[in-house]
Amino acid sequence: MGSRHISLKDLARELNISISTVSRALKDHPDISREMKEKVKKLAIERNYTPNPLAMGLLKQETRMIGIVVPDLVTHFYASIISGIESVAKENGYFAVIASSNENIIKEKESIENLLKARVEGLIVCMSRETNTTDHFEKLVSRDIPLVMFDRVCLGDKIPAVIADNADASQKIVEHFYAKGYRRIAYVSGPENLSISKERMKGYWAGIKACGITPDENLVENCDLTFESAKTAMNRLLQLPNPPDAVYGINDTVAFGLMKAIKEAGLKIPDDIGVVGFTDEFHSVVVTPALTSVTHPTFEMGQQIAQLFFKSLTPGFQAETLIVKTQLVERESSNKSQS
Amino acid sequence: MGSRHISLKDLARELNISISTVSRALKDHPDISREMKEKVKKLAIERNYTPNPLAMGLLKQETRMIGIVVPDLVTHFYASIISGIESVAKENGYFAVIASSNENIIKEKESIENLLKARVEGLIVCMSRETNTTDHFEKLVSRDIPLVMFDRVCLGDKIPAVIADNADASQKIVEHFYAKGYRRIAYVSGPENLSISKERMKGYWAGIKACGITPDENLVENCDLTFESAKTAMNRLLQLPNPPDAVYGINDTVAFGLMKAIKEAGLKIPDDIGVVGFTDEFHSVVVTPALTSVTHPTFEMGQQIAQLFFKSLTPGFQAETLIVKTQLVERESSNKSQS
DNA sequence: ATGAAAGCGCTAACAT
DNA sequence: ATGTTAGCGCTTTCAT
Repeated sequence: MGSRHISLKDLARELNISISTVSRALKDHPDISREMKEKVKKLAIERNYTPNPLAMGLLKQETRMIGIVVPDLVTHFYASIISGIESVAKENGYFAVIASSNENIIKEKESIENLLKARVEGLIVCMSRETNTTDHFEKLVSRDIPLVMFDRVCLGDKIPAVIADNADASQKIVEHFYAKGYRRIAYVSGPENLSISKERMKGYWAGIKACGITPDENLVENCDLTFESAKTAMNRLLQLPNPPDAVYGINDTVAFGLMKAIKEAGLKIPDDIGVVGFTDEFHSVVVTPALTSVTHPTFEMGQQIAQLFFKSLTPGFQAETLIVKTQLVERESSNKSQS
Repeated sequence: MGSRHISLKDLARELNISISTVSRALKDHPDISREMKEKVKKLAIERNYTPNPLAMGLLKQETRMIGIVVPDLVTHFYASIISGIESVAKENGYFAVIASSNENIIKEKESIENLLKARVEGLIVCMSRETNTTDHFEKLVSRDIPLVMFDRVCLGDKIPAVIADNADASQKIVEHFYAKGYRRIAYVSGPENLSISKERMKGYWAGIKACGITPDENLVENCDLTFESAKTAMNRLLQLPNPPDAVYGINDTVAFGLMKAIKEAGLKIPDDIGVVGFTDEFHSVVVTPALTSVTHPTFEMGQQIAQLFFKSLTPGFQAETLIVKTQLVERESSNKSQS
């Protein structure tokens, strides 16, 4: 099977010199003569020598691997953030090892354990939607394992994090609806244990207040972030004696579910009901009508996450939470014909 | 930084026994007494001992890592296949290390080199759209490095592969269009170096022939698989003196580009022009009209890819190409009102 | 300027 | 039934 890799020993034997000389020559140690260095380097290239990271890792007690745990791999949001993390990791000579929790708390814990067993040097995690306890994160902190969280976060005073300006963005959505002439603005939120749910909810109410709208608890619904549960939530809203004329979904998948339910009820978007999402998945432009949504700069967010991770490795680092600016991209789904 | 991991040495010292006794006790070696085993195991659990994979890897010359190189991470197709690969890899005690080529041949080669440097035990690769040479794959074969390719493949006689029934599916699309009453059926293909382009093209012509349609070279266009280039290709088709009344895009991203161009030209889907895609991305259902497309069982495909990989590790294995059955999912975009 | 030896954590052949 | 030793590939201290 796998071709034998060339080792320092192989090179040393071939040149009839000691292993340490080869090692030093390859890293330009001042003690080694110019000719010797050239001879060794030439052969190393010829034989396609690459240092064995396992040996180095064992010796230096480092693996140069970062473990990433995300709720899923197939959502553009996570995939793009991972790309960003990876790009910075690579620059720093690190590998990203990725595991998916499949939105499941058990698998989240397992993934973390497995990555630790594999000796990653630290973790970057976005909580699953089921995660309603934080002891497994506390344990990481107390074991001094480098950890950065993003998007769905917890324990902000102890764990460095990168999140969106959720409350702000949320408030702006309500204000956008209001400016477009919508008045009964509903919100379909996610599981209450998630920080994004709490923060976006806060922003929603702030927006309602800022617009001088009479708050109506009935206009707030919950779902478990799936397409189907969003449809169900929307159907409940449509049953209301006084149904909404606008609805904001906590993310795009949810917004698509809302749209589906609205269309199935025979209502028109944006004239009967306006819709806005959050995250700006690729399909936002492809759906009809095109979905107004909040854009995360996902790739850059990934880069910031990785940078924060490396920063957290430096001695004396204090946990901090980075807030990333988002932008509301107005499209057709919230563009009511003014009457 | 990273908390010190517990080693066999630590356990041995604490119990005042030798390292080998600890090692043997932990793996239920028959020579070790029952009491000793229990004592050791108890402490191991207490101290949260996990074997150091670097030490094992160094010793056994294995890393239990598989390197995966895909054109991108953000397309659902790849993300889902990766999930499938990962699930089987995990069952076999392997980790998947993922790298993206970003559809770039240079990065593809770099990624392969980096993964090899990291001592992955083998590779699973889907070529970038730019990849028009195969020497870097030949080199892997000649170096005896386990390699499985999928979707966009090459050197089928030497490299095991998993692909869709591209030609068949393609022919069925044409026949589906024909059955629906479309007669001038166009095809927007991808880069000619890709196996999927060649195979789907073959199926297209077979379908044209099977339907008894007079072949028209003008109805075949090329693009580089991006949304934008697909739009451009569609616009060229629309300029034709005798434009198509149906168009099949080599994948869904392309199909979305086609749809965009058609809409911008003020034409109606499916009545003026029918559209069919390939791959069945999530957004197919969310776009309007819903896109008829060919479904790959992506997760299962990933599982098969991983299984083939492990099979390829067994001595005497001969390269084989697995062909995965796909299914045409009929939606609105190709459902012409019969007149 | 170069070599020898120890040690990172582990297993297995070889003692006892 | 348990201990000792060598070695996987590498760096580094200590010789020479």
